[in-house]
Amino acid sequence: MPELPEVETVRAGLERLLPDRVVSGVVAYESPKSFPNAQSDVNKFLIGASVESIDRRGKALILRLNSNYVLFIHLKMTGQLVFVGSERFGAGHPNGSLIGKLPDKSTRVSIAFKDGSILYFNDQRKFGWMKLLPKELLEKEPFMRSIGPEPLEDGFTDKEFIARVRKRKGTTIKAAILDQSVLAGIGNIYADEGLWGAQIYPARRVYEVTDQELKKLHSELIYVLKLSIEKGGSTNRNYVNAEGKKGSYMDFARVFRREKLPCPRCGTTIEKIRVAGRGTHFCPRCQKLG
DNA sequence: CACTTGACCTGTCCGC
DNA sequence: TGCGGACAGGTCAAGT
Repeated sequence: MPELPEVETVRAGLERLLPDRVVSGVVAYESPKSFPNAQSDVNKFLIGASVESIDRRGKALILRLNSNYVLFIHLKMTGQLVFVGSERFGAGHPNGSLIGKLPDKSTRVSIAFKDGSILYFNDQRKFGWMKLLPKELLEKEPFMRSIGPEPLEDGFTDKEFIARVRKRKGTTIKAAILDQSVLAGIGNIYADEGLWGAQIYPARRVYEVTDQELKKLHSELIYVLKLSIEKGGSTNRNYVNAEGKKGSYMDFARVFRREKLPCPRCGTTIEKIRVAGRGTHFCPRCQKLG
């Protein structure tokens, strides 16, 4: 589900909610798939610990604990991290209305805190995972070794964007920007939205796209990522943030899931095709082949 | 090597 | 209403 803006929204929510709460118990309903650690490590390094800070890298989250361990989390397609405040604070507490509704059949892990609040890791499709790692091993994780630069970081220039995309010269422009080693955090929604903004047909080969077009694509991607963070991300199906709330970017989407509707730029009917193995939305008039 | 496809899962939607 | 098939925000491994 979540791409960079959704994961960033979850990160910001957890950063408000988690610090200073001490873990009192952990239940893994789907181990080892969703949470591979042995119970003995959970007891030693997670129970009794608290979260000091939360970072995001691409679509992954890093919860830094005061035990020299980190909780490394990838939500993949349908993962959610939902915080539910303690019932002793009543329904006014964050997600108080969910008390009694979780865990449910999609709950893979629940992490309880001493104050009675609980963080649920729900994941319908079980592709996502969380794992406890000693902090010095984090950078050795295959995901961390291969992930490209953060598109919203200040030093990431047009020049670097173009150079990195051009390394994938034989593939389609959509496949290139979906490649997490080219840049971090773009997924199917923002790939389609950015390509519409830059007026590039998604199935064009990278070698057919000009530097001028790539420069435009870079700025359009930054625009949609920032806009979406402002809107709390996209809820296409089941994404919710740490407070259980949906994002509203889909109300602003120009092509994604808008097949058969008019292009907001030229009025032509938006089409849906398959590119890079993914459903791909585009305007056949303003996203030209070259 | 570069690139594409299938697998991992559950749930929903669409056509018959 | 039931059933089969395609598809869904991502990433790997295996295939060409």
